[in-house]
Amino acid sequence: MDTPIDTLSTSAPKPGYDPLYRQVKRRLIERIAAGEWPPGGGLPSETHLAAELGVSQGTVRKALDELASENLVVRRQGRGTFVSEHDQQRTLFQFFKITSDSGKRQFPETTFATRAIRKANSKERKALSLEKGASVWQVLRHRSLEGRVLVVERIVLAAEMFPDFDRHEPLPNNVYRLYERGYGLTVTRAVEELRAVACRKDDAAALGCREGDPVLRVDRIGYGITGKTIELRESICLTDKVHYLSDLH
Amino acid sequence: MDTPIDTLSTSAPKPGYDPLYRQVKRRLIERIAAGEWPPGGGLPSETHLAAELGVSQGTVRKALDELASENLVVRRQGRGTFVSEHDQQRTLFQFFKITSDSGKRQFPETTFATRAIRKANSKERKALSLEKGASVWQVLRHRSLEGRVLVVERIVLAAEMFPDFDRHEPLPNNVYRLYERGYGLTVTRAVEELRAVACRKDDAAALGCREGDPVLRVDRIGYGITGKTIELRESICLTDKVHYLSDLH
DNA sequence: GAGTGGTCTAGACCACTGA
DNA sequence: CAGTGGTCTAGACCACTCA
Repeated sequence: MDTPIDTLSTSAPKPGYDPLYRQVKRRLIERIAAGEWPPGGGLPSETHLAAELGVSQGTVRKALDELASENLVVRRQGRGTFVSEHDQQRTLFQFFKITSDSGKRQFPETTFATRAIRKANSKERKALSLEKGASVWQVLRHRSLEGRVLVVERIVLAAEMFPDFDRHEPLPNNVYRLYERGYGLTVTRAVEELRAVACRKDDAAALGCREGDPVLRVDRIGYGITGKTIELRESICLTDKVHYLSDLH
Repeated sequence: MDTPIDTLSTSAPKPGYDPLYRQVKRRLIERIAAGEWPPGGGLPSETHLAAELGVSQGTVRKALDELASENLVVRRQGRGTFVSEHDQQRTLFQFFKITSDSGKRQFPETTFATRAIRKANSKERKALSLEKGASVWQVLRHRSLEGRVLVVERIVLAAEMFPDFDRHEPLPNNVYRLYERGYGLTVTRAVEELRAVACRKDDAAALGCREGDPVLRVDRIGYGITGKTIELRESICLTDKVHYLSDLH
């Protein structure tokens, strides 16, 4: 024991066969992804879905419970079941891990933003499944709290998925809501890689620190409901007054 | 909309009253915490628990399902329900977020370790709920992969919770299993704060880098099943070949 | 008060494990 | 084969929301 081993990730949905409630769940995901019920919109009640799909209410319930546990829907007693949307709460708690050292959690404001279109490099093409020669939008943002630039953020989006992306002016603070409302694309899951790196000269100017100072670099890949990659994001963050909060449970 | 707001954490177990299955769940947690079923040990079957507690099997099931979703128990079809233990899998995937840039996930080996007892400082006393003058164990470890020191780790434990902690020699690689087997203390949840900082001189020597180089500092607080703080841990990690992986879902 | 999700129950059957 | 958890059903009642 205690000998190092390599192991592969284990988050398998388990069974070798296919229970009814999972089929129901998949069909519901398809219909949500197809836009049958838009973000924030209400699904039919458990009773109605059960009748429509020809299964018992308990089976629909189990499917909906799983969707709720994956944050794809929100259930509200007495009101109904709704497709999750990127409101402030969700964006702040699910997708923004930077926290003030005092423990206060705030949504930063955008104090600078530019957008440009350019050819994707090979790394981006691979991550976004793009053909050679495809274009991407590149967004550069400064996000600030209490008048101080906290994060320099570079976002990369496939141009073909986001036509006329520069039409939206100004860029809203909550871009995930823009993806959702403007393009029907919901980021439901993200994976982040964190590294401590030396600050680059241009970022240092933005952050008000010196070149070479240690900064936290966060590389995020955002995935949609179908598992498709929607967004690449690199955040450079000065962690002298804030930190990245990670809950292991 | 889109105006910054402060908000407090929202992970409340919800209802204003107290459903039966939550009472069952709490009683089961108490019994697990009391050691009635040791880590790795099997709980009675759903049927038996239902009879013993005077509730239906479905209610016991719901309680056990919640415990399983919180990783307090593991359910195995055809075998039974077991109290979670810190086997390699769990320690690696739930509590070790450092990943090789190639994506491979390995358990590092301990290449250096010291233990000492000393007075707790005020910060430690506060975090561990200790009286003035209380003692703590301080563990210093180097953890390596492929012959290279990856992490310098400083662990702080309340001496009163870990009597004769220096008795265990050598210090096992998986210390959470030691807490569990030797002291009946299971770390079930941890919260980590991440910052990019300049490497200190002594850590630089251990990591084979230069003083001032950017390193990732991870401050962890480990909690037991009852919510009590068990461990404080500071990890200093050079992230040129590895990164910290965070899954947002 | 009608409609929603949340709880609790009871029972049947299925899939998996290990002796 | 007996015993375990996993699925599926049906029905009763509770708590909550909103018109």
